[in-house]
Amino acid sequence: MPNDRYNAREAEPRWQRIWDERGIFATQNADPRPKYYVLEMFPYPSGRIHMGHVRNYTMGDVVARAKRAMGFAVLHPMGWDAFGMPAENAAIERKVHPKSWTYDNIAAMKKQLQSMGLSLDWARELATCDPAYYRHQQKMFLDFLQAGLVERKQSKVNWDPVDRTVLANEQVIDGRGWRSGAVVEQRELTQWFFKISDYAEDLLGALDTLDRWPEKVRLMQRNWIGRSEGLLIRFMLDPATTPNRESELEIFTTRPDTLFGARFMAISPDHPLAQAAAKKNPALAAFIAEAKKIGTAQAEIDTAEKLGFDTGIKAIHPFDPEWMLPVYVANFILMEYGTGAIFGCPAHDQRDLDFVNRYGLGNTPVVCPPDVDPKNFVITDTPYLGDGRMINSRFLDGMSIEQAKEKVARRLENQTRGNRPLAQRQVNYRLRDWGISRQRYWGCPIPIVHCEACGVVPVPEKDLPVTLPEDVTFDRPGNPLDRHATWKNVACPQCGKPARRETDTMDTFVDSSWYFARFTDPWIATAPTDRKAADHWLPVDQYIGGIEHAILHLLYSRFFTRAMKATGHLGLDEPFAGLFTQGMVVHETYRRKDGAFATPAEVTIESAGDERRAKLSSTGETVEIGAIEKMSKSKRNTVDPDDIIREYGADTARWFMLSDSPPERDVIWTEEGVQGAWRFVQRLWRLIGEIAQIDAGPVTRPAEFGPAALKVRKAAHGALAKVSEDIDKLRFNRCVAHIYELANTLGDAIGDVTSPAALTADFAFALREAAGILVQLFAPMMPHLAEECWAALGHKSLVATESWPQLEPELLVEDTVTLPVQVNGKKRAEITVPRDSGKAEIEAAVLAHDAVKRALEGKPPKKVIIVPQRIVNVVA
RNA sequence: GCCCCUGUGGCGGAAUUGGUAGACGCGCCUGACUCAAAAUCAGGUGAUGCAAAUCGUGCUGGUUCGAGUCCGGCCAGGGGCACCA
Repeated sequence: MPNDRYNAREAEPRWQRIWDERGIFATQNADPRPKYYVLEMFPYPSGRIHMGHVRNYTMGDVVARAKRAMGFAVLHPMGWDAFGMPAENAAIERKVHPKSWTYDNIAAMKKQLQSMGLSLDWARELATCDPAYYRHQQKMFLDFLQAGLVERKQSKVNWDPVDRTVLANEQVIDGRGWRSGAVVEQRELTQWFFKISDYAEDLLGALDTLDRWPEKVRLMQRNWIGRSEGLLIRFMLDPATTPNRESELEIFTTRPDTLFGARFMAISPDHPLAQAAAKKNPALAAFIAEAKKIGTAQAEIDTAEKLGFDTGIKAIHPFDPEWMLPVYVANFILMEYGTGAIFGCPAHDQRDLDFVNRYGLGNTPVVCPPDVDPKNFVITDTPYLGDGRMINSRFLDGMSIEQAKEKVARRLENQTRGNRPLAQRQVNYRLRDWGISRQRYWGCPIPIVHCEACGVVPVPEKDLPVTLPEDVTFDRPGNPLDRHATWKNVACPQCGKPARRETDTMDTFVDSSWYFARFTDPWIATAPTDRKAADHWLPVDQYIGGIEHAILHLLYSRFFTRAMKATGHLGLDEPFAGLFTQGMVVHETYRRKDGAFATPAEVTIESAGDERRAKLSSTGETVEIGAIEKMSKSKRNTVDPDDIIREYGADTARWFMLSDSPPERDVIWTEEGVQGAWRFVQRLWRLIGEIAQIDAGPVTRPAEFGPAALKVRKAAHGALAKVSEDIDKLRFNRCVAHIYELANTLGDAIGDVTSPAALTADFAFALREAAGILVQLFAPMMPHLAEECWAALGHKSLVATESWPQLEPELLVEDTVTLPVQVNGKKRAEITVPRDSGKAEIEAAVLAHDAVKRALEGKPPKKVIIVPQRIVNVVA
């Protein structure tokens, strides 16, 4: 062999060029084969890819390449989630235009992705900041508006004071903006909302159908939607105590069974009744003002005490006209949930208990735990939340909680006041509508004009897209669109009088809520989707991305797909049939004596025995090996994919990403691991080279295979069966292990060939066949090396376009089986018997075995359990 | 606080889903090749023990002929939600 080292740096670009020239990864919409749509979450063009991208896109590429070989028409596209704040921040800091910054980054990252050898159909590439993309988004906004799925309303919103924009609830994490980290404030603003809550029930229910989603993600969405069943109850008010003769107060409860444990009513500071009462009570007004100050930042909420203010208003218990309950304004009642009012049952709710203990209102337990004497049952600091029997509850006494709930509901439903029942059943959701207005420049303009005379006017379809003006400046804080006179001031599309454009842009999560649909036909200019193409390709068969999108992106996309269906742009509800959430790439951290972090590239690792030590390569200074953490700039524990690809090649990086750790778990990036992967690349190259050199005359399939040949063939087909299954289930770490095993077996087999005489024709055939299978098995993971090996084996075709090897299942069946033999559950021996031996034969063989006899000490066995082809257990 | 997940060698992890615990890789040890190192090749590597053997999947009870796997109770780590009535 001319060169005994595989030169990835030379080979990888060469094969990438060949794939590209032959256009083998371009997908035709008219392809008659069964379709398979594999998609990885598209990246934000930050400028450089990171190891997380490498892992994500490698997994997707393995699936794409394997499915292609298995006979599917595979759609595997890539695009750019290109709107967003970093572009504006760059504009402010570096005086570059967001557009040129974004497109420069796209060019750089595209080059990096291409160096990974991904089998992508680049002809379908799209960027969400392209008017050719977002014009359709504007069209859908107008369609949704018409369909009643968009609403403009004044609302309390999360305001990020650093990014100077509104954030959705989903984007507020621990009271801070998900990007800026700034403590979020509450403001009242008029905003555009997508009515995702209209679909709450459907989004929740359909989770049960997503059987190829991780249970964890489904659970997180379930919790996020937060369904609770309860009762809306109208409490009559004592008119003498109310400010404006209000007659009733409606509350929502999930525990109507505890109605006889009620001690107080509480309403939100924003509740109309509180507002009305405050007008006549300055002390109450002051309390409300104070309460509104708190209750925005999470940290404050956690520490804020449960405060209330007695309004003096009295509510009448629905089952007892003599029973008066004081109505408090309380700082922990949210106007946004339920009716903004509750009744407090302190014995069975922690918050209510804290409240009564503070104000001395006492409590009455109404649910008694089993095995507790109701006479001795008292509540002090801890409420009782468990199951039990009703007590102190008049006609409910003795019932279970469920019976009591039903009884209360029935009774109140059948009582009316003013022609309306006193109660009705209601389901409430935690899920709020999706506020999409952002006071930023670099986003999709909302196609609306505000006119003094006509009000809110949609931009006519013929005037779409509303494009972003490019002549903007970022020298002042705030939204440049807001001060762009020629863009902002337009004639009203309806009356022609001077009007102004909506200057808010859409949340970038809107952009990513339908890109998967656009990929099915990114060329159509007249509509967001070509229904034929979309109906053909969707749903995405396998979607792969990070768990951090478990709620945000995945819930929005599920909503958007339904909204697109309602407006005729799609024909299905669920966009992603299969979802896989991959783990993070993590790395050790290195801390210098002065406390500063050192990067992995600056550090040399030395190991002596079990000890590992790190020092700076430059000065030899010892650095402390710290915790293994997610790769991040602040911890400086990042490894640049470019460096790895330059030094070892893309295949090595890809192989390492798939090895060892299960794909859903975090993978620890180590230098040793990468070198191990690199050594395996070289080993495969040598192994295939050696087999390629074997010259045993014309390669024809022999009629019979000898034992040596059979062993090789069994190993190859065994690996084929296992790898096929594990790719299907995305268990790439197991694929890697099976490929190692096959390579080990082939290496041993070649080692056995000590003389030309040992190289029989059947063995040579088997070796070549196995080598071909081996190459095809690792081709999805290390595609460049595979092409090089495939060519070395004498093939003229590309392995990337080859069909998956045909499995010969009869090779997986062994003639004999080795059964472990246990005596009383402890392994004592092994016996090898013909595969189809009867139980009697096996029992006889087992009892004749010396080790078994010894263990039985001459006594007859009580019982012999034989599990065919598994195990034998002798019970003494 | 509520909900969920995970605990297996020095390390990452396998284990046909109740049937030989530790596949495969990393690391380490021994040897060959080499003046030497790297690479490569051969062998070893859960613990204790010279050995036979015994113990061993966070701890602890249980079910079972048989438990890493199932059930109960603890402990530890991680994640999600969090004034949601």
